[in-house]
Parts: sequence; structure tokens; C-alpha cells
Amino acid sequence: MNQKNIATLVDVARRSGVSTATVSRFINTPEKVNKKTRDKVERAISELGYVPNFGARVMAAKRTNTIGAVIPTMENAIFARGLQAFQEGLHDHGFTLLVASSSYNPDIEEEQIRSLVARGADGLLLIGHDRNLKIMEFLERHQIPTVAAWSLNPHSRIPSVGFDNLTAMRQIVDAALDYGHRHIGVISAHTKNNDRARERLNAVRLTLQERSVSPENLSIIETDYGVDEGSAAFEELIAHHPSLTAVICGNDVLAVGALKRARELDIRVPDQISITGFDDIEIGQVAYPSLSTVHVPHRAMGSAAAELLAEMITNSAPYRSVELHTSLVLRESLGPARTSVKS
Amino acid sequence: MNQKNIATLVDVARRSGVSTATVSRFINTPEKVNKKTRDKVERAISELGYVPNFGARVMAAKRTNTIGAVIPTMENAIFARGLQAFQEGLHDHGFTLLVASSSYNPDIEEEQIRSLVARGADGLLLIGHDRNLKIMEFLERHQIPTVAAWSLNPHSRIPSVGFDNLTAMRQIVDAALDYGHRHIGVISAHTKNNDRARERLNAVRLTLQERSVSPENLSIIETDYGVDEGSAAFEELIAHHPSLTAVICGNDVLAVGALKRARELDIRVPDQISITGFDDIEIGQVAYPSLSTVHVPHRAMGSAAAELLAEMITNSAPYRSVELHTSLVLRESLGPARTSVKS
DNA sequence: CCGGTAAATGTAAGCGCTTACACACCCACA
DNA sequence: TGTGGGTGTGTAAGCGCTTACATTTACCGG
Repeated sequence: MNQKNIATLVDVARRSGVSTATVSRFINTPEKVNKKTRDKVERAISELGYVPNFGARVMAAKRTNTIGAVIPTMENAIFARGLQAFQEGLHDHGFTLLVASSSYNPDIEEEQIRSLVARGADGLLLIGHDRNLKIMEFLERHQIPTVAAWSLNPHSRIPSVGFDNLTAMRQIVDAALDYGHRHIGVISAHTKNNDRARERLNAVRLTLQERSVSPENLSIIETDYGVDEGSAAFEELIAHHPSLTAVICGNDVLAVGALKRARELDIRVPDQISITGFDDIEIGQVAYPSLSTVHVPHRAMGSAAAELLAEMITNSAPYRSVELHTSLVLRESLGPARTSVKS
Repeated sequence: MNQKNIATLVDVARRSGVSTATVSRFINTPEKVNKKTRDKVERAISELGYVPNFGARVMAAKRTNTIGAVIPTMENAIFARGLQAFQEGLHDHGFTLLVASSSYNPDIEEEQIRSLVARGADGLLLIGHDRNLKIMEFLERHQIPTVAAWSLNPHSRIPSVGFDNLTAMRQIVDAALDYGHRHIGVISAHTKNNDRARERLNAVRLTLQERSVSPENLSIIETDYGVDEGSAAFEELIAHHPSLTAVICGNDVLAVGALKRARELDIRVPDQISITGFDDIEIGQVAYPSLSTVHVPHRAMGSAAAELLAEMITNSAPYRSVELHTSLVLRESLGPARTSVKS
């Protein structure tokens, strides 16, 4: 025991009268040690309250059974459900999940990735594909199996587990156009360093173009993530563009913020204006009116990511991506465009 | 370099023509290294893309600048905001946060605590005070500074950063009674292994008793955490107890579920029945009708916990708890009891 | 009773880092 | 010119574990 009074492997070995190797075997491959020895060691361990030192273990064995995930934020619900499923999936494969958040800041993301790798993460889950070359090379050099989720990019050096944000967003834009909306506002998350937001925004542009709606009828505002931010953006949008009949939001949280402000301003949704979201998280179904949105299979995505990563780590399986599909959820907040253009 | 092609301290030392000690100093205490040497080492490090091995570092230095947090769930929003503030506070003190979740299962919580400690966490944030003696002793033996949040317990061996759940819940029960409610339902989270839920439930019992409302007028249902669980509990409650005029929920998520089901059943809130929450998370203000609830200063709690923990680690400061205060948030979902007892 | 094989255990060499201690300078001062 | 005291560096001993390899033990058939 050292001054901190913490038992080490050596203490256990001494106490149970065997060698350190045997104790180590007891911990890692108990079937290779004799039943009687096993009992002795077990007793010593519990008497001493011994816990293997993780750092030492990693150093000697070079694997940690730990997977790291770096997500943009813990504060909001988007990633929570998928992450929970991811964690459950990993658990089934004997891995532990460590989560860190980047606040949507690429420098912090890089720092967190390095920190997780230094901590011996056997694999990594990242969100999206937007990150600089340096960090990608770092990951390659360290040969850390990595997958990117919530996004799909066949050109990336790392496999994706996710859905095509462009196609997904198109579904709901098409729906809005089908309802007759021709003057459309968009509340988007910041598109810088965020491929998901960028693709969703792009989807709006492309769909309008395809269906011959003039770009002049499109008003876009980018904002931070958050309910209040969504509210503020909504108010600004309709103040400057009173002719809008639909506001497409980049995610449910922004949409719910817009919904809330609409109610506060006595603007009836969807009678006077339609509002749509993206993600299909709980907040959208309890909102009033309930939110029309794009359903993302968060849990399936988390599980698939866990599966893929486990595969990559244990069999060093080849590059493989998993594509998931989204679906339209039509609830109350999207309705026909009002006939009179003036409110 | 080893077979994995990862640079080590030795490689850096060789490349920059100095000793390993100097490289180590460069990393930990650069001011003790001569400017010229510093430049050489710096160049070598960046050329090699060197990252210190965390395990080795921990083993040799015995501190990690890492704080662990074990929360019951990531899937829902309750802990998210406080945790984000906690993380920000830690960051200011140079600590990194690692989060693990226990799914409200004490065995998993214990496993996660051990895992975090084995990983060299310098300190720990836990939720509430309900845990067995064994794990408390483990923490003491390893001398891991630990604080418990979201709860307050002067008798615990570890300091609290939180609020008195009993007092807090009383505020809203009193408000309901003031509105004339005398037949009250409660949708509580499971109280086993959850001191917060237990105290909140207790608050309802005590308050009714003090104000001479018969326990027979109180109907309690315990359920898992979740919107759908709240909905189901609400439906069951009113099916069995049609005379209820108010339903007090243990948290906002359950309350929002109740609200949602009420709307689906065409029960007008608060005209026919009042519903209250606890926590004051976003989902409550976007719900319809908006939720009357108890505001918990999540961010302040997270910051205070970070402060306290940093203090405990760096100065090994003495035991000190921080009490925060909650406040009533009256929105739409709580109103006067309907005069006719029958709906 | 012996050689041979398999099972169980021990020995000891690292893993990549930090840090106590030793050593080499260089400068100021007497 | 010799001495005291910085300042910068180097040397090398661990930190607590895993694991290749060596050794011992147990048991088999002949």
C-alpha cells in the first residue's frame, strides 16, 4: 500500500500468496486460473477493496474498452436519445462511453478529440463530417476507429452512420410547397462548421429552384441553437417579410421557439403561418400546435453506430457506412397557405 | 516510434536533441525551460504530432485534471443545463469533464463511479445522496473529493450543492391548496434510490397534513421518467379518481406528458383540472397550456458545484455545502379548483 | 516408474511518463 | 581569481499493470 492507502496489484498478490501475474490473470482471464487460487485472490481483493489502476492498465495493455463521443452540446435534446442508444449498444459489447461536448466550437472539438484519444479511447463517435484535415490525419495516425453520425458523406475518410440531410429536408419542403406555400422563411442553425445545417438549408434552396419558386421569395436567417433564439429569429423574419406564409426551421428546438413567439404575437398557426421543424424530438409533440417535422431515427442511429464501431474495433472491419431513413411527420403546425397574401 | 507509429516522449526528446526530462518540463512547466530549447522541442512536437499518453501521465503524476460526473440519464433534459454550466465552470479551472450515466440504476452508478475513479478522476459530481455505504467508503478510501447536487442533505458525508426538495415542492403544493384544490393526484418518479423524488412526494403529504386535508384525498402514482409515462399515469389517475382537481407532478417531463394526454382526452387545463410540474425546463414553457412549475436554478447549481469541487481539489478545502433557492413559476396550467366536484 | 504433455504459476521486461537528485554552466561579488 | 547561487539539463528510478517466456506441477499411457 502506498501513502494514499490504496491497494495495488502487488498488495493483492502478497496477501493472497501468489504472483502478480496470477492476480492479473484472475482479473483478465479468470478461466486460466485454478479454482482454489481464484478463491484466495478473490478474497484478498475484496478484503483490500482493490480496484485496478486504469492508467497502468491502459499503459500495459494498450486497450481501454472505452469509446469517446464528442457532441456539439449536451444542453439540448437532439443528441441525447441517440447517445443513450449508442451507450446501450456499446454496453452490450463491453465498452464504456465517455462523452464530451464542444459547444459547436471546432477548436474545442479538436481539444476534446485529442483528450479522448490521449485517454486511450479505442474508438470515437463524432457528429457530422465538418472538421479540418489536421485532426483527421491525427485520427488516422493513431489508427482510431471513428464514425460520424447524424450525417452522410460518401466522400469522407471516415464512415457515416446517418441519413441524408438534404433528402430529409426536401421531404418537408416539398410538403410545404404542396400546401401552396410560395413565400418561405427559413430559420437555420449556423451553417459554418455544421454540414447538417448546411445541407438542410441547401435542400430548401434546391427544392424551390426545382419547383420554380423565385429565390426572392426565400428569406433566410441563421441563429444559435435554442428556443429563445428561435423565437427571436421568427419575430425578425416576419417583421421584415410580412408576406411569408411558411417558416421552415432547421430543427425542432428553433421551430418550437418560433411557435411560441407566434402564439405570443397572436399569430395563428397554421392558419396565418405554417411552421415546421426537423428531428422529431419530444418537445415538438407537446408543443401547441403540435409540430410538423421530419422524423429522425435517433435510437436506431445510436445503435447502428455502436454496432459499427464495435465491429471496426474488434475485427478491424473495413470501411462501411450505414444509411438510415427519415420520414415526414405531419401534425398541426403545417397547413395550407392562406389565400390572401396580406395577413 | 513503435509499431503503431505514434510518437512518444522519447521520440520527441531524440528529435529535438534534449532529454526526456526537458520535454516533460516543456509540457508541464514550460517557464522552467530555456526559450531556445523550448522552440526546438516545440518544433519536434508539432512535426511528430506528438500527444502525451494520458495513462502514462496519470500513472507517473497521479493527477488528471479530470472530473467525473455520474447522472441518472442523459436522455432527458433535467440535468443537461446544470451539467453544461458545470462543465463551463470546470473548464475555467482547467479541468475536463467526463460524463457517465447510470439509468437510475444504483449498481450501474456504482460501476460508473469505480470506472471514473480508476480512470483517475480528481473529483466527482453525483446526483442526490441515495447510495450505499460501500461506495461512500470507497470514495473516502481513495480520497476523492465528491459533491452531490440537486439535493441537500446536511447529514451526508459528502457536501451538497442544491436546494431543499421538500421546501421547494411545498411552494407549489401550497399554491394549489390556495387555489382551493382538495382532491389531489400526484405523479411521482420512482422514489426508490431517489431522494429527490422521495422528498418531493413527502412534501405533498406533509403539506396536506398541515393544512388538514385528509390523506384519502391524495392519490399517488409512481412511474418511470418520460413524457409518455406521464401521459399514461395521468390517464390512470383520473380514471380511478374522477374527483381530482389537481395533479402535482414530480417533474416537468411527467407534467408535460399529463398535459398532453389531457388535451387528447379533451380535458381542459386548468378549467377542469390543474397540472403542475417541477424543474422549469424549456419544455414547460412551450407546452400548451404553459406549465406552472417550480424553478430550479440549474445553471447556478452547476457553476456552484464546479466552484466547490475545484476548491476541494486544489486547497483540499473543508466540507462546505451550498444551498440554492427555488421559486414558484405560475403560468397557465394551475388555476382555481372547479366548483362542481363532478366534471 | 518414466518420459511427455498440458495446465498452472512465476519471473521479469517493459509500457510512456514525471520528478528527485545530480551536474554543468554562467554571472556577480569579494 | 575563487566562491556562492541561480538557471537549465540530464540521469535514472519508479508509477501499477500485462504478458512472453520460463518453470513447476499434475496426470497420462506404456
